[in-house]
Amino acid sequence: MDAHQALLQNIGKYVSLTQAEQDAVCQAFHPTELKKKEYLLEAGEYSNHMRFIASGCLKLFRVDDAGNEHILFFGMGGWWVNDLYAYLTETPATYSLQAITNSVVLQIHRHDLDRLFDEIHMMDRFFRMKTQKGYVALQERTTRTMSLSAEQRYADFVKRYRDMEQQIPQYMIASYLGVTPEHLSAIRSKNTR
Amino acid sequence: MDAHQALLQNIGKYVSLTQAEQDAVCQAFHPTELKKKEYLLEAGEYSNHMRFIASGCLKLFRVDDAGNEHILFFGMGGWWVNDLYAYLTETPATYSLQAITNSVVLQIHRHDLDRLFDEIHMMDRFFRMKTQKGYVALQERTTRTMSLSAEQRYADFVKRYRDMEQQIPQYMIASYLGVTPEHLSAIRSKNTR
DNA sequence: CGAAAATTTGACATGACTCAACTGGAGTGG
DNA sequence: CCACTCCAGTTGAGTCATGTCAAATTTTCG
Repeated sequence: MDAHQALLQNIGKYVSLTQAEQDAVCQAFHPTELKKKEYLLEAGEYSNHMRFIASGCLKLFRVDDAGNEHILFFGMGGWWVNDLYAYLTETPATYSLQAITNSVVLQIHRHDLDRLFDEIHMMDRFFRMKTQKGYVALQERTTRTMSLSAEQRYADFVKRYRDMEQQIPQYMIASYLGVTPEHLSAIRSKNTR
Repeated sequence: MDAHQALLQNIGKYVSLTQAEQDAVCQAFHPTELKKKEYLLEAGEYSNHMRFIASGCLKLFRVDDAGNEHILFFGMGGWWVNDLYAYLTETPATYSLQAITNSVVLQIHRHDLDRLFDEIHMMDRFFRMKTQKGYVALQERTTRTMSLSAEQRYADFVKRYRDMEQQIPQYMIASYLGVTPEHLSAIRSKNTR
């Protein structure tokens, strides 16, 4: 499907826009194609765009002081991704955003998005609802991280990301789950046996 | 300070409302006083209100299948708290909300809030921005949980909640940090020595 | 095909948990 | 106002989950 169509459909699930509004939205979002391993945002850069994944798969991650990578989540088609803190505060990003598979992303500059917010009440509402949904998802993830064992978290991950599990290398899943690749390997072999 | 004043001030940090809008907002929010240990919401109930803490301190937590309590965060004056998933989906709450100290909370019913959203564009914007900020805070917490040791997380907690640390019993801090009370006790005694 | 990257395996180390006993302070009722 | 109870916090011994490191194996991809 066309990237802009995917965007309108995503928005349409929450609010209704007039044709003129839809046109204004489409004009403000610009598509970017990413090849596997390409960066959309690197820690240290400024994040001046909101980003909608039309297709493909990206990861949002941070590298800690010890050099370990921690993946916050995998974004798929239909997800919005960003280092939101860096975007909101206009400070250098502390997270990076990188393509895991070839992807198409729609980006809107802060300037254009703020204009849309002023012109279209429903855009404020859409982003409110989207952010609320994202908040809920993150809260669930946090709770699971705190209350489940590594083995349970992996089982849960497989369920949750059933369709993408194949495309994501195992060491990234380990990073997402907060365990070492070795330990995840051990968990898997134990469960297969 | 008056609870409604605290609310208007909180909103005013993000958006401007006319006097009429401010009046409409104040009328829609109803204050509740809570004594220490009183529940504002219990798992299983429906959450039909958005809640603003005017003063005091509450905890948002979930009890897992094994009966262990996991505290997601401590809410203080100026925070908004809820089981957002339960609110948004109108399903029974899986989290509970309980006062740690005597508190005053302003509540608005879903019905009234939705009306405000329709009448006042800036209310959509305010909640968008508030939710974004909450999302960012939660993301930070998640990253810290994944990348820091229990000892580091405790040090970080003390810094972050400096003013409230005294009022929160240690076993709740342990629950927030995701460690057992015994282990937190060991960490503290090690650091004091 | 060959090199680099990802995964597996195993030995060992350690952080955090469990359980049980003990201490000390904050109510509470006689 | 004392004795008692209850709850939070501490301590320590033993255990378990997960991490570290190193090497072997498999897969990917130029």
